[in-house]
Amino acid sequence: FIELCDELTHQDEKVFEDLFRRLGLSVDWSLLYTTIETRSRRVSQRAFLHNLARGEAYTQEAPTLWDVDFQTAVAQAELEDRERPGAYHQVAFARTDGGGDVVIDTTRPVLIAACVALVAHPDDERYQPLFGSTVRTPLYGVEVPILAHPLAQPDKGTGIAMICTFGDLTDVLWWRELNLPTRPIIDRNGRIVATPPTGLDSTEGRAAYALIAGAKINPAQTTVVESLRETGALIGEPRPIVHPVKFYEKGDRPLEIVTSRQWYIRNGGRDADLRSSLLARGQQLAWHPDHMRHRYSNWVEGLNGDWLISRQRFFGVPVPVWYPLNDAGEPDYESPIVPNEASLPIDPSTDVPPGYAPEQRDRPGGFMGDPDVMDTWATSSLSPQIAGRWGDDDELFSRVFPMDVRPQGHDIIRTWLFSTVVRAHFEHDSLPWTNTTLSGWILDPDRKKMSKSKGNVVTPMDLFDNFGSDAVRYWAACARPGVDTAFSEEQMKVGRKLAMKLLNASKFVLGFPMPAAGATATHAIDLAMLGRIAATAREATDAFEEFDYARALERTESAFWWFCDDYVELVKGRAYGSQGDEAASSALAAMRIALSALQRLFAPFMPFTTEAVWRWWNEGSIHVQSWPNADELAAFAGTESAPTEALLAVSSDILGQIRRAKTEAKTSQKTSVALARLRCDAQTRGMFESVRSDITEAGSVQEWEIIDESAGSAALVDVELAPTT
RNA sequence: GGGCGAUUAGCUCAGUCGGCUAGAGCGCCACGUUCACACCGUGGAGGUCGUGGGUUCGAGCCCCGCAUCGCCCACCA
Repeated sequence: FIELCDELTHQDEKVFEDLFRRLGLSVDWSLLYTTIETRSRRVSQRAFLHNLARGEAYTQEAPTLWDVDFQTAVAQAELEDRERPGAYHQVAFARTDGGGDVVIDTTRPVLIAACVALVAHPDDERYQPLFGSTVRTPLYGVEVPILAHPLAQPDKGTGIAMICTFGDLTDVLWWRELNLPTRPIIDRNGRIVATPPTGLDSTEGRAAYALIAGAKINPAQTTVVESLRETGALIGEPRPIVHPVKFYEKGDRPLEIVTSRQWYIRNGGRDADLRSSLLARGQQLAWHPDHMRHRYSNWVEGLNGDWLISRQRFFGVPVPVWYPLNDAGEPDYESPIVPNEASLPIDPSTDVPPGYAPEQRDRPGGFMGDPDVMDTWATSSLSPQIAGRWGDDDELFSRVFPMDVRPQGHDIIRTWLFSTVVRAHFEHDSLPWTNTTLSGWILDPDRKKMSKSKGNVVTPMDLFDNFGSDAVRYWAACARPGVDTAFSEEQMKVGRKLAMKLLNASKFVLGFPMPAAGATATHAIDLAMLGRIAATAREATDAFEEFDYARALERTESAFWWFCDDYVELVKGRAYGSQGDEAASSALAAMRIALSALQRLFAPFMPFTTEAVWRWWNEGSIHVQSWPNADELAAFAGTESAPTEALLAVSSDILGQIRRAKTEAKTSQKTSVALARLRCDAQTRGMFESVRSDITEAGSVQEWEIIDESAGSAALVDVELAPTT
């Protein structure tokens, strides 16, 4: 079975790797690790043994949430609530002093046989006189005390509840705090146990119990309700309700609570000091987006027990201990035998502990292996240690740990993120990483969470086939960190158009003759354009520093479309040589400098398109080039000043007015302008003169007439179109 | 019940330090085949920024309340 699991895992790994490669993730595949490989098992077991040696891991026999189908204990972090139909049943318990009945409300009358006490709030005057007295359970006749506990809610049901071992986590808490006996009646298969619990001794009681012994829970409940009705203990009829019930997140039936021996790692659920240390770790961590830190605090503050790491499954990293067996063949759980670290990883079901012989397995005076495996998070919580080769290459580990960033979904803050913090806190007295980024979910177009059961999932490979990897990446990159995003083919089409535009724009710019060696941008408008690209590079860099990739993309995209639609349209006549070689040279140099920066700014988002266009005119991959920055564009120092932006504004304003006139005249943009009459102030005129020849060409203006206006006046252009032929 | 987030154009979303005459893309309308690109271009219509108060010379933004939606946590009598 384990071999088949391994095989399937490798097949799945291949599928994922193909997917990630197709997506263009810049992963160093030589550093691949899997959580079930030898090295990971070694790290997992070593960390566990360290936890054990320091007292951070311990084993305990205790009531545990149990999935009767998966046949395993589950941890608090794996729970989810589901709304389920149920019914309140009012049931009478007879007072032993003959003073009448005490009526409780319960949704699970099947558990009356497991009842060990009734409980009400200490301030509840209705029940105060009864505290310390006893009642008999209906059907079974077991005498149980009436006790007081502040967690009992006077306004819930009749205000007095029955405590069963165990119906819910509150029962466990009451049982522990009130020192109550145990009367378990549900076994690990979800059936009523065959023999009645201790204390259920009367002949009538045993007869009543025999009716449900061995039955599944739901039929047993039906039987109990019938019996209650016959004996008159059921008051009125059950009142249907819908209430939340705890499920294992992968399970199909409600969780039960059974007593079993399990391994735990301390996580602050039972220790206020540890809890505040772990809360402090959450405060030290840089969260992106920041508000996600509240989910961490919320979770840590709400923990009600330590982290249950053992699972009763066949496939997983084994708990690496054995237990000595006494002469009666009983294990001593308090003195586990641990392996030498050098021998890790081990499997206690086949490996023999130091000092023992194989024949001594499961024999009195010999040993037994721990039968459990560790939960997947117990290994995944060590991913920085595994990736950093902790214990195998400590020099490497010291250089990469703590790591810079953990990216993950916000739904696994309570599992992956938190458990990783716990392990690093214990092992290294440190955070595992400096930053964490939380991505949102992809929702279907109707904003519902995608899930296999709803059948609304899409597979990435189909998207890559239909839209191209860069287009899919574009859509994904538009989703801001931590924000859920609806699946959108429209957005992928936009990404595809952008990639196409980058191909075309690159082809166009590179199709011009090479500027002469040493040529650079000299014209004011060219320098102004480069100033804007430099500003864009700075904005994108700042955004990336804050992990806001969506903003970096948005700024770059916006600058790129402006570059294509406004700047290139404005200067392309000059670039073709209409104003002489020197004027052309400035435009050609500027366009190439801008194109280089823009291609690199887009590289993280559209790795395939940018790699293609980069190699048209460069050696080597774009993905190992330096990031465009202010230093690189320092050759154009001073071009980011306000007059630069003003110049760009004036030029697009004047050209825009000419274009609008042509649009309003419902004529082609290439229609000549016989006379353009520009009214503007002196400052605007000055700027206009520096771009006049470009605007003249771009707007096909035959003649200008400049009319001076007072300072501060908006520029106005009257356009007289030449007759079309 | 506790916490967090969202609410801006028909849709999806930006809006950074309180200066906004509120933007983008898609969609829609009109025009245009222009020598990189019709997977294109030019222009246009479309918003009392969820709501009620407050602070301020000035509020989409800050403060208080409310509503709606979503998520996290608690909630099985």
